[in-house]
Amino acid sequence: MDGNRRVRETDEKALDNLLREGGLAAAGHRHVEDLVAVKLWQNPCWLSFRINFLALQFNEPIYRRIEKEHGLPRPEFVVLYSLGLSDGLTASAICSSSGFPKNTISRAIQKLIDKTIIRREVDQADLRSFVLYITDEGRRIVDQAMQPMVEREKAMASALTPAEQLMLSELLAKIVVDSPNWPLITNIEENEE
Amino acid sequence: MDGNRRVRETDEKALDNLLREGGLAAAGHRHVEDLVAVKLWQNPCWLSFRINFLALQFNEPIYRRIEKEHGLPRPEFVVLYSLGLSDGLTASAICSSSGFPKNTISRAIQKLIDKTIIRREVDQADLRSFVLYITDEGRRIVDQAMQPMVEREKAMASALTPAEQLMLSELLAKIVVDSPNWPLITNIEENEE
DNA sequence: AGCGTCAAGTTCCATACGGGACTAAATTGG
DNA sequence: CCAATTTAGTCCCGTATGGAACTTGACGCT
Repeated sequence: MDGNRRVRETDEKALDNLLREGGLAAAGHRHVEDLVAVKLWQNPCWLSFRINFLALQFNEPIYRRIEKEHGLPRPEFVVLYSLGLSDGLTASAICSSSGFPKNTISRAIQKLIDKTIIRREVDQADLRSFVLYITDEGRRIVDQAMQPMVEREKAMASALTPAEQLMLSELLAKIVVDSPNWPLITNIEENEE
Repeated sequence: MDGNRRVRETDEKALDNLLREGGLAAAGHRHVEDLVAVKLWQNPCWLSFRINFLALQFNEPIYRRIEKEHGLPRPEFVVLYSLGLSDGLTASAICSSSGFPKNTISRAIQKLIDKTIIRREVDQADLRSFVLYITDEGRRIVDQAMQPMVEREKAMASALTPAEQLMLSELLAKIVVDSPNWPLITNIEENEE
């Protein structure tokens, strides 16, 4: 639009603008809600907004449905989902890969055991911890609950060509893999004492 | 690893595998937690996992910090952030762009008004709704609270080259723009009555 | 104009959530 | 080999959250 305004700016600023306006040219003519448009194209936090927005749009209806259909609230489903991918996990593994606090996961596990969707054995190697296994019942449920998720994924990805999807997959994976290196957030204004 | 297994599979399956393993070759040698690795590379929902994971990793520490430093819990900050980007919004606009339910946003608005961080006027065009404005105080706060967010964004993006960042920005934007077209989630197993 | 429907916000309320203290087992190390 | 520290998981409890019902104003229709 007003490319001139940018000429004098530093390279860094120019890059920032490029980034935040990424996709504007390609997608700008299609209609999005006003505020969404602002948050997309005039937002210093282009990346986190896009990611958060997509996470939200994706999750909300899916978890609502899983809750309705299978009576599993999100934390419980997260546990089941994790075990579905890799049976024989421990609670803390699920915590750290899912980001839920351990008491929430603990509760979810209890509920799932009550419903005989998962099963638990003390880890003989470490008597503090339990190893969790999915039951047949549980397997049936994940497999079924997974379908709409996969479909929704496909729908979400369908805005892109297969080549673009592959690109996206790689870019996101790179960031995920790098995430342990992100600087810790220091609570600066911590008034000590 | 075992590329042979894939030869007989349908094209679609092959694509799925490519997608979910996107970035494995490039990033696979670096260390990630076991379960994260599984969720990355052996997950039918590669896209939603990656997005959710990143959203979580990004948000949790940032919102914790903003809460600590400025006493603003997430919904309040979301309101402020929205007004910071585009002053003179209405509550419902904030709802739909942020995904928070309207009562949560309503509460947040009240709190912010009490703290004189924002200000509210009845919309003369529609007496049901209010137009919200950020105060000078509020402006100061967003500007300050924004900094760590932007930094964290940069940290998150720094796993990619500028060219890759631009690519990512465009790809995500495309998906966001397309999101209104995603199929509605129908609660199939709704036992009527 | 008058009635039914719809949309913006607010209020009520049950509850899911997460911080923090706690128990018990493992690990470290002097 | 016995403290001291760390780690797995649970429990307690105050609070934020979000569904649902409600209020009030706008809008459509005959």
